[in-house]
Amino acid sequence: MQYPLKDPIKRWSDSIPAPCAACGVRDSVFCSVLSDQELQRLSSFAFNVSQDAREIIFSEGDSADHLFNVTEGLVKLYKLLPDGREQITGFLFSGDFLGIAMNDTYAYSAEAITPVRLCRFNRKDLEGMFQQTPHLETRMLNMASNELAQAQDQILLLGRKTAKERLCSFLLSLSQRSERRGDSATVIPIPMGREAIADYLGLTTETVSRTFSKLKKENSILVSKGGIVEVPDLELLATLAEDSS
Amino acid sequence: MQYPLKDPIKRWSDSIPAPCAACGVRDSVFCSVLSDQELQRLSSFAFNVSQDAREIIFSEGDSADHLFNVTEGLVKLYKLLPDGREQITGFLFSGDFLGIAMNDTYAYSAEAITPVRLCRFNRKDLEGMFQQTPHLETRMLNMASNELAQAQDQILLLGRKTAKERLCSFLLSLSQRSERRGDSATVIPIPMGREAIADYLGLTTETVSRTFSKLKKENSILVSKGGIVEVPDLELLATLAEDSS
DNA sequence: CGGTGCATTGATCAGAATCAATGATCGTGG
DNA sequence: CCACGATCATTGATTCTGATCAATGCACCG
Repeated sequence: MQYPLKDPIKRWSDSIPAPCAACGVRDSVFCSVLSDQELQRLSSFAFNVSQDAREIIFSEGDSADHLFNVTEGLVKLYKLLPDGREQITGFLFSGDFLGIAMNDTYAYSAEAITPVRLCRFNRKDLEGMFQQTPHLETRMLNMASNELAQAQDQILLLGRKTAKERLCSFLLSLSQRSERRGDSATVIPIPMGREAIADYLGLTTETVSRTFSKLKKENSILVSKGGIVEVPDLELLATLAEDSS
Repeated sequence: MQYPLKDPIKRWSDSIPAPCAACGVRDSVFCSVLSDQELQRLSSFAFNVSQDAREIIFSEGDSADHLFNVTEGLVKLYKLLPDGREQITGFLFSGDFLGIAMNDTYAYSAEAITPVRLCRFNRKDLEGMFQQTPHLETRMLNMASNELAQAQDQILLLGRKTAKERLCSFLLSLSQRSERRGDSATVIPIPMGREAIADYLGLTTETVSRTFSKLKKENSILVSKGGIVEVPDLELLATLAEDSS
């Protein structure tokens, strides 16, 4: 569950101008469509900020003034009910964009699970850039489409899947993300704790833990130190994710 | 549960050119941003189609060649698991737009619950129109944002709410929709059956029915002939939707 | 008038939640 | 470097909500 920043000593103070050209995630889905010149314009209103684990980035209902790109660390997006029940609607890893689904106010809260670094954009500035850079808006629409498709998968999961199917679906999606980033599809680090997984899958920590144990016992997964899961048979996992017979 | 087309005799054959100017839903969220001239261009590749109840409009995985505007009737969007479990991800009423969340293929299936009329657009044509009409793309992004926020509400509902809270949330959203359309917020027609409600709320028909009965017994709602629900106290309903003590 | 499809209600079951205790891991400070 | 405390994960016992199985009721339609 350790996930220190690569440079843990020099904690960036708030709001340092962001040198897009030197950014580690400049090839992220969001920035990759921009030319060098456009990237330069972007950096004129982009600022790096960093936050410690458990710090809140923004809360549901706040005026939606900023959009972000996660450059390092892990973020959870979540909604709360009055009595404290929590539902995590998504996890953001480095390279992920934060701020698609919002109108005047944020529709959900965002909190750093690990220490994070963010590239923060002023919303008005970014929207202003759409005028000269319509393909940026096209990209945003594209991203929104993908988010929506993902949200619908999650709706299916929460509405109709069993605990086992949910956990397998979750592991599968982590595996696919890992693969997309060029890492192993079968050796998957799990950077969030059991409670976060439970709040994401609509379960309790106990059920998540028990389900992990079941999967271990039947050799569908192997769990090694540091919360790293190994999946010997991805096909099997995919089956279990839809049909946990 | 009756919901006949206003003109049930003359069933439109497939693909009749759509006269946008005379369209009953030209003020829908989708078309309302267009000038008369732009609307005319839109009609050049818009076709009216109609479908009977239970007819499938498209299936998950189909090549996403068309987008639609629902001009009359009720549509369900849903996803299936291999063993037949169904999760409805949304209902579309007349004026609603169909086709936001898609890439190359549809991410979900769409089926007519009642007889429907649709205005069908070729996707390539519509995307082509974005070039000359960037504010149409802005509108699409806006709609996608709203859809995403709605999807997240549904994720909270499915992940963390009780049966009673789910049903109250559902009635509340129907009430708000009714109000937005200029109809009564307290007298709500329920155009879909118990099974569809169950598949939308991640429950079974029996649980939906029982929960309706409970709400009736405690006088939170009144149900009259034709499946019309009356809500004497919207505030109370809103409370029950988040905190079914 | 009878049949078909949908809604309601009842009895029982099962999966996950809750309550409770123990165990493992990590960071801290002596 | 080890011991302690804190946090997090695991496991067990029991409860409870909603699912399942089953029967009856109701409304609309031919």
